[in-house]
Amino acid sequence: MVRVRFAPSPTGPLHIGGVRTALYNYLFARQQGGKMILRIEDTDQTRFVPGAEQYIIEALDWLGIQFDEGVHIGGPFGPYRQSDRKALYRQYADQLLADGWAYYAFDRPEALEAKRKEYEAQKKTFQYDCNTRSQMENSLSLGMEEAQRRIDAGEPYVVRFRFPENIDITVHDLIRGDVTMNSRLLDDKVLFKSDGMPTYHLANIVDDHLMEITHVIRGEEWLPSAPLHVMLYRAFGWESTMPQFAHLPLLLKPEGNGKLSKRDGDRLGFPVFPLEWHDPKSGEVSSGYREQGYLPQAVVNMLALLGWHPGTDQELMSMDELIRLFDISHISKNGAKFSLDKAKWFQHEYFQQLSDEQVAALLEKEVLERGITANHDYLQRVAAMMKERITFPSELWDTCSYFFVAPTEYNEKDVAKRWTPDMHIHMQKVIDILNTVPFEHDAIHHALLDEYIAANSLNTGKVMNSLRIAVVGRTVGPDMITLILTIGKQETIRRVERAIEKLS
RNA sequence: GCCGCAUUCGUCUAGUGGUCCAGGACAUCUGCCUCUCACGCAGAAGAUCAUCAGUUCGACUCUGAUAUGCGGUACCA
Repeated sequence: MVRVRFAPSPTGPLHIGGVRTALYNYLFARQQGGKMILRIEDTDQTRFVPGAEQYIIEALDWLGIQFDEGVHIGGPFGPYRQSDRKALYRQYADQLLADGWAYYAFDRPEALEAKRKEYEAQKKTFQYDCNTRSQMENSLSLGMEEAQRRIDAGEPYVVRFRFPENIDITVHDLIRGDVTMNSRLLDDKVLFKSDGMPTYHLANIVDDHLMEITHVIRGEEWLPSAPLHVMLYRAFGWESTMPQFAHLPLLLKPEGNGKLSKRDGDRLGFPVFPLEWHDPKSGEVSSGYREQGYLPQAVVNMLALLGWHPGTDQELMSMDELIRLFDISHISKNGAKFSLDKAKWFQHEYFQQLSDEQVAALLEKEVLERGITANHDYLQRVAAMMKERITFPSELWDTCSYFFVAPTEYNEKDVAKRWTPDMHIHMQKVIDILNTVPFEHDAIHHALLDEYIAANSLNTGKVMNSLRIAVVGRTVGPDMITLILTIGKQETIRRVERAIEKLS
């Protein structure tokens, strides 16, 4: 039985790269008929941000990434929040201590900092490892007796992993193959902090084991510490049930190089967070995909394809299709640059899949916000006609406003180009035609285009666009006759009269 | 600095030794449609497969160096 987890730490809003990690875990779990677990890794109380956990849950829910077990829904392997599991980790640290896989260290943070400075001055980097631990204050250099004495005296300490001296550790990665590192170059990571909390490394391995996780799908930033994790499974004697690893490539910023950051989003005009986020400390607001009007299906589809492909030319895929087609071996190895253009294309595609009723409902919201009422049939007619030229709900009012309010001003450039001095004569003729011929497409078209414009050798573009300026305010929009038919005879005449008055 | 990962059109990518003088998508450009703007449709342009060396009858595909980018190097995750 496949069991995967998404294990964010609640230090702020979930980054779009984190969302992709969650998505890949979800797709894999669903496809394999396995379970998807949400575990909150809040072992660092200093970085805890109120509201972040709720944000993560809400964001993934909005995108349709569902969990089978987790901090918000419970499950047989709970609790799912590491701070609620605090009491559990100590015994595992003790086991490692007892088996000689770990040791106590008493070095104060200031002392370590000083040591790092000292090395830095010599252009070297200090590493707490097999070469330096004998010079530090720990139970290996001091002896167990002295260490115990200090502990009994209440001196703060941490527990560090004791890396063996010169062994090659190979991590098998589902995406990259075998990655080998030598233990001599790895440092003795802190497993248990002086505040009584485990670090990520310990808590992660213990929880993944206890929760019977079979596959760890996480960001590439974890690859360097994967050998430590493999060693921990070995030290605990859990190697036979160790999960398989897949380290995902990073999401990069659209221009230049480097990891996608919040700053890039603000600068280039796209969100890096799924939902809008209000920072509780600074009060700063960061935009979200949802608030900008992106459809969750579009975000999911776009994210899925950023670093993965189905092996065919198909690009538009629903969540169900993604689940069916997902394959870890088709995840690419290199980082992917986020593209706003591609995101917009997906959004446009999914917006077109919305029904006329759905678009009408969105349009009604915009209309009501401006204190205008419109009946449902009319809204739906406009929605059906205008949908194809819209990508975001926020464009709705801008592109459809003239269906609800007469233009208050006329685009200067368009007027200069189309509204010739004699135009009031032709516009008056339009009014006459509307007043005399049946109010239907073919009749108006025939009377205006054939019997008047063509018969009098008038410039079709000038007359029709002037009419458009009168009705819309500028030379954009759908078929002119259809537009008149939609807006209505009286309203059209009123607008043309006003334009004659104002422009002639 | 050290360790690790990566490197195919502007971007996302296909490609698992001959079928590739490299395919698709987005973006760009052109044409069609047309009263306009979009949409749509059709087409074009765009990659010495980072560089160098090797293995091989043959390399984008395998190996090694170099370069570049990224990640890690915390009592953060």
